[in-house]
Amino acid sequence: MNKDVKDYRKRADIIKALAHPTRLFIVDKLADGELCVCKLTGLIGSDMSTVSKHLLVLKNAGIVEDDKRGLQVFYTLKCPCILDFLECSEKVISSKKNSL
Amino acid sequence: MNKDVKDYRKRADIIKALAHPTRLFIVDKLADGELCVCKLTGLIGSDMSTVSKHLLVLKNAGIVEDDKRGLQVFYTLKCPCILDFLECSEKVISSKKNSL
DNA sequence: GTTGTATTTGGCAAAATAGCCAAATAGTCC
DNA sequence: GGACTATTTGGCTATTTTGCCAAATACAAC
Repeated sequence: MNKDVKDYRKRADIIKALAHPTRLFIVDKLADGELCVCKLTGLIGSDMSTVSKHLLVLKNAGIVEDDKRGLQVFYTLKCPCILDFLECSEKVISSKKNSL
Repeated sequence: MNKDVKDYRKRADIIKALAHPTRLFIVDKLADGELCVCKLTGLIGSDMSTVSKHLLVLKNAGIVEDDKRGLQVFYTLKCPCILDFLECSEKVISSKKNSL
């Protein structure tokens, strides 16, 4: 575990960025195309500052990109392969149900 | 965000279980086949109690299964699709490098 | 039964995360 | 310039997570 601890840490940082219900929701919504912060805030229902911080986490992880146009900031998904994460987590959930 | 908040929470729980360098390392090692706790502890280099707790997190998430044989407990990967997570995170990392 | 090995559990202190509010920033319009 | 809107940042507290140690458990061998 010594040679590439850094690699595991980098990967963990990305996965950590996804490890939150609100951020998964954001990724899900962005799958259909870009959205501005105010639109996402409306969908999520918590404080805009909270949403903005979640978006920053995703941006720092390299998962989303931002594009300021006028007063609004639009966010887009940078790596669509992220969506496979959700697909796999569904499999884990259903295999869990079956083993009960 | 109201109808299926629970779904997002469930998914987040699974992803959260993966969001740690040590646990990613464990998953990576288990990809080649089952391993006992003592073997993993040797590879990781931290306290066995710590490794055991990491394994519990993965088990509760439905990602690994345990099988006690004699004194040892062997852990196996339950959903190999988990490995795609790592592949995708590599893509995010490299796309991040390119955008700097 | 006792001894020894593999693993889990409990407890605790340190560190990281989350979410709210208020204040700051950036851009538009008049 | 001032007023207004969209977003970010700072700060604070509450909650969660981590990792170590010591103690408990489970099983094997004698």
